[in-house]
Amino acid sequence: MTREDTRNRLFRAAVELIAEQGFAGTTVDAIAERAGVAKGTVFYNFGSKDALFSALLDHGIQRLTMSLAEAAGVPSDATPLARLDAVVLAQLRFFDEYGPFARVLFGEMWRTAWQDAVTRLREGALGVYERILADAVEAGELREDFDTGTAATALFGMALTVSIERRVLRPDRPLEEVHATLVELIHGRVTKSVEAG
Amino acid sequence: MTREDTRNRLFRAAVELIAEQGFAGTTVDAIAERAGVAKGTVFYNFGSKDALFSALLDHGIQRLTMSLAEAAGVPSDATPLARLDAVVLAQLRFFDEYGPFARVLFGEMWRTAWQDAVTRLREGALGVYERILADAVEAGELREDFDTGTAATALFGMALTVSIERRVLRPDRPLEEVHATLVELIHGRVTKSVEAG
DNA sequence: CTCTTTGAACTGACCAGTCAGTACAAATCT
DNA sequence: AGATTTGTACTGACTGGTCAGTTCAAAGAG
Repeated sequence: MTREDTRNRLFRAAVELIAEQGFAGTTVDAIAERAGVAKGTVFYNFGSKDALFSALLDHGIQRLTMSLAEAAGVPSDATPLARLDAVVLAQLRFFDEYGPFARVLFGEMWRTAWQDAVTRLREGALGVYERILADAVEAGELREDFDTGTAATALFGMALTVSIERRVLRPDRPLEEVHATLVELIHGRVTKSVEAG
Repeated sequence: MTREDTRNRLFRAAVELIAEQGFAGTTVDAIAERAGVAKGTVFYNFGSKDALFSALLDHGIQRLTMSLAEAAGVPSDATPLARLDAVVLAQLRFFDEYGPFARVLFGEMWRTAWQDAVTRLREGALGVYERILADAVEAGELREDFDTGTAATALFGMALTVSIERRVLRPDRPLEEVHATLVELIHGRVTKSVEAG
C-alpha cells in the first residue's frame, strides 16, 4: 500500500463521516477506523485534522474543476450554450459519484476558516460556468450586460441542490431525467408558451 | 423579559454561531454567552442542545414557508409564472434578512439526524414552488409531463445558493439585480437569440 | 537501510448536561 | 393588611466523559 493509497482512503473515510456528522462532530479516531489505518497514520500523513480537511477540500475541488472543464471543452466547436448543458451534466455526474463531497462542500465551505477553498472553488468550478457564459455573451447568444457571475452561481447551485436532494430523497430517479429538466429550465423551454403568448 | 424573548435570543445566537462553526463546533456555553443568558437557561428552555437546534430549524422553516406562501398568494389573479417570480424574490429577501439561517439550513439539514426537518422543508417551502409549477401545468403554461418536483428543488437551490454567495462574497450587489438575473434565467430570455435562431 | 505504518498509552483542554440555589411575582392564607 | 406558599425563570459552579494531538517502540514494506 503506497502513501497515495493511504491518503485516498483517508480522504474517502473523512468525507463520508464529515458529510454525516460535520467536521467538528467527526473524530480522528473514527476517520482512521473507517479508513482501516491507525490513528498515528493520520497525523503522519497530514499533521493535523485541519490539514487533512483542507487537503480534502482542495482535492475535491480540483477534481470537480477538472470534470467541469473537460465537459466544457468538448466538442470544441459546439455553441457556448450547448457546452453549458454538458457542464451541468458533468456536475450532476460528479456529485452522483461523489455524493458526500457535495454535502461537505456546501456544509463546511462557507465558514470563514476555509475561505481559501471558497476562492479556489470560485476560480475553478464556478469559473468554468462563468467563462462559458462570457463566451456566450461574446458570441451574441446572450445580451451584453448579462450578469455572468450571478448566473454562474445560480447554475452551479441549482445542480448542486438537485444532486443532494436526489441523493437523500429520490435516489431512484434517473440522472438523465433530472438533467433534462434542468436543461429545459435553463433554456427557457419551460415558459415557451408564455414567450409565444 | 419573557420566556419568549429568551428563546428568540437563543435562536438568534445559536443560528449565527452554528452558521460560522457548525453544529458540533458550537458550544452551548458560547450560545448562552452571545444570547446574554446563563448556560443553565438553555437547558431550562430547551432541554438539550439537540432540542434547541431542532426547534431552531422548525422555527426558521416555518417562517420561510410563510414568507414564500404569502408571496405566492398575491396578487391572486396573476399567472402562475408571475407568482413564481414573486416567490423567488421573497426567498432572496428572506435569506437577505436571515442570512445565517440559509447557511445553517444547507449545512446541517442533510444529516440523517434532522430528517424530519428536511421533510417539513419539502412540504413547506419546496411545496410552495411545486404547487405554483403544478398550477402552471394545469393552466397550460407548462407541458404536462414536466417534472415539477425536480424543478422546484432547482429553483429553491438556485435562490439559496445565490443568497449565500452574495452574502459571503458580494454583499454590495443590489438584491433587485440578482433577482432580475434569476428571473431571466428562469424565463429563458437568456437564450432568446438561440430560440429565435 | 529508509520510509511508512502500527497501536497503545498518555495529556490537557474542552464540553454537554446537572443541580442546588437565587429572584421574584402572583396566589393563598390568617 | 401582612405573612406565607407556590411556580416560573434563571444562574453558574461542578462533574464525568470525550477528543485532538503527542510519543514511541516495534513491525512491515520497498
